[in-house]
Amino acid sequence: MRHWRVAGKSNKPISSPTTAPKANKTAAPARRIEPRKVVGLKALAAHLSLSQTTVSVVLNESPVADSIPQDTKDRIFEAARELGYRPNFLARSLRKQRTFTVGVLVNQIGDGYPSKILLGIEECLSAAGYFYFVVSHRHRPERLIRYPQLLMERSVEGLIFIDTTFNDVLPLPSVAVSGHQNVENVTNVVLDHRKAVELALGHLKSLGHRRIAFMRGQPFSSDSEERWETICRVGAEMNIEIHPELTLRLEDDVSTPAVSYPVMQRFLAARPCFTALFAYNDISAIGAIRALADQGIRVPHDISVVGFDDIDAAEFHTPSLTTVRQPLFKMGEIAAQTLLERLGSANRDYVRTIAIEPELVVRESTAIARRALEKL
Amino acid sequence: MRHWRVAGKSNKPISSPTTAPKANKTAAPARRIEPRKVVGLKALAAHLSLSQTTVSVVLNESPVADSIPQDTKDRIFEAARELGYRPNFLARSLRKQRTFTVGVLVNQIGDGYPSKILLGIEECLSAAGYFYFVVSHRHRPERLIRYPQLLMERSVEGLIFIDTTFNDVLPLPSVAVSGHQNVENVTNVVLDHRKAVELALGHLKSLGHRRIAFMRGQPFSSDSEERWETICRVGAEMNIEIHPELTLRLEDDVSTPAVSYPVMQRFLAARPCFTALFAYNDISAIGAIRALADQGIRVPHDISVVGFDDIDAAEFHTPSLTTVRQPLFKMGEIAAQTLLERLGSANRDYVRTIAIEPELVVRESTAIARRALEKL
DNA sequence: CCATACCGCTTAATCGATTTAGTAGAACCT
DNA sequence: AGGTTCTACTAAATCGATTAAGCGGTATGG
Repeated sequence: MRHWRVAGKSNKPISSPTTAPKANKTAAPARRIEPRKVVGLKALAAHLSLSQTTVSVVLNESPVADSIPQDTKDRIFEAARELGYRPNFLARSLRKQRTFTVGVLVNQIGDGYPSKILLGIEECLSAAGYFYFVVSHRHRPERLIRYPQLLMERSVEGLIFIDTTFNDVLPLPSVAVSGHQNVENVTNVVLDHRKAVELALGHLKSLGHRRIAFMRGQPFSSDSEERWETICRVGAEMNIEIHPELTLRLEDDVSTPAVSYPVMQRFLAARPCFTALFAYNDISAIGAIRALADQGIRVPHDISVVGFDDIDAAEFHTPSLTTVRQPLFKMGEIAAQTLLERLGSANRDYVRTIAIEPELVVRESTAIARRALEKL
Repeated sequence: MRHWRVAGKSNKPISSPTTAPKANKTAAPARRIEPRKVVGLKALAAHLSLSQTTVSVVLNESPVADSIPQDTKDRIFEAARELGYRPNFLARSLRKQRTFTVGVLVNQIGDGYPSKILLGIEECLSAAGYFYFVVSHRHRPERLIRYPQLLMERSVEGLIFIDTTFNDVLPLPSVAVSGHQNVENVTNVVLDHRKAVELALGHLKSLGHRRIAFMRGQPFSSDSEERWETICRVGAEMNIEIHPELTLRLEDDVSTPAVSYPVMQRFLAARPCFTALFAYNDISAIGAIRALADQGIRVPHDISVVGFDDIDAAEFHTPSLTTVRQPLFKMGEIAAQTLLERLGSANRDYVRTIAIEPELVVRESTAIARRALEKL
């Protein structure tokens, strides 16, 4: 399955011609690797015949350095640049008790939803000079209690939870995206579920759909319960009946469309009578559409499907997905931004909840209701 | 569902009676948040009336602790557990010059390809107790030189580059996934491009396709050039002509199907004569299929499309994608594994190249060639 | 009987920075 | 002249761990 093309053992350049020089000639010439010994504050100070203190305060532009004449400062900056001085972040963090690092807990990187949020987080944090650790618990309980500990051992300054329910009180400022957790010290960035459901159901209703199938999320998915409750409530208000036999339920911890495909297959096997499906998210909508297609049922001709999230793929899927958009990127940004603000201020107050407005994006996967499928 | 353990709003505790004691009685007694002061080695040692050294060596099970009697050890472990001692990772790292952290450079998290690789990396690293920083340069040159520096300042022990070309020699063990870089100190995990192209072209040829359109990757994508060269070479060998007017070229730095949609639209506007398309990757295949569909051209009925990568979405797209699979997860694992091995050994040798075997996955998007489209 | 080894620890140096406190000398003020 | 302030720095403590070296006392070996 794999070959080891070259045993490029560095100490014995087997064949002379294939070695570095060629690359070197084209690129910058003097980039050596071996002798690049790291110079620390001590070495720098010694080089300048100054104390570490002086060098440190000057380089940090501390107010203490006000009394130091400009030419000394210049000398210091000059020498620092010349010797390539890079302060050791560990040492600095240890002393200052600031790491400029946050921890991000996510179920799993990779399936549109979390990665889009991560993108927003990344954008915001990196602009602020923060780095972050990502860890994927996969809803394994032992990881869920272990990872926050590990992150705290690593001295992260705060935590961001993505689609992750967590019940212990943490001594660190935290922000949770999705899945409202009513826990001390955490700010929740949550979608306005009511609005979201109203948009979806309103859309379907206006197209004449009455027999609508609903897909519930996995029990561990932090939005599942609230979404479902809201569907029941709003459904009642809008006079849309929620039939138990038209309810699907995701179970597997899978982040591809395979999550819904078998569920939909089983569902269809019972020959249900419905004209539309409100999927749990876009991924599961895609899986469901695939299952429908494999039974010869066309979307939206026979069945309309509404997704949720508006991941990148939604727009380009065939049929493109009508979906309730969550501004995922922005949610990530807001989460990170909020956390940074909390970190910045000594103040222990914090906002408990930040509500995000969803938006309906109408595309191809929904159409006017025809006759409900009864017998396939 | 929730208690306000402590009126965290520090300035105005609204109601006095709802404070800690109540919660304390029900739950584990010591789960307080405010006074949970971190106990360090010093405090622990003081508590035990022992020196920090003793405590440290015992807790680390250092051989030096051999001479310490078991009951002292027990006392120490017991006290450590009881006081919730957590060693400070910064201090330890500073002293031991080991951070158990690596840096991952990626163009952008989120579009199937990198996130699948990240998944493999994550799996391997977390099993080994390593954490990682992810940074997205978006092919912005200033970030490309700045981020490795920043990561090194943060004392990462090694670097992993994903789809990122980098030409400077780094003083750190590095692994590059995709995009062979002939640079000192980096191990390259690369697909066997020749095999990949043979698979794709062989498949198309066997279906009777002769006029095949090719899509080239963006100039900054590290596989672009090698893939293209290989296509030209293998095409010649297999007697498949590569027509300049049947060549598309991605340009934008976009990680959604929007990357190829407009390109395909423009391409079609010229009414080219072809029966198949070999896309640069699955994402761009999806965008292209969408563009075709919007012109009323059906895949695979009118045109066959071969993707590349086999991202999760490929299997569930309509039509599902015939594609050249890269074992992305495994590539991530291999990259991380290789890096860890290099970190573990004092040895400065390293493998220069690890080749990965692609695989052809035949699905719905390819079919026997019909007549070439000439006029739409 | 002296040398060595082990036992069960402790002292102090170290990692590489930041930061508090201080100091010698010059300048300024009254 | 004496006191204060300013200038241009430095010494040493500190962050929280690891680790080399050492130490008094008993046991063992030659």
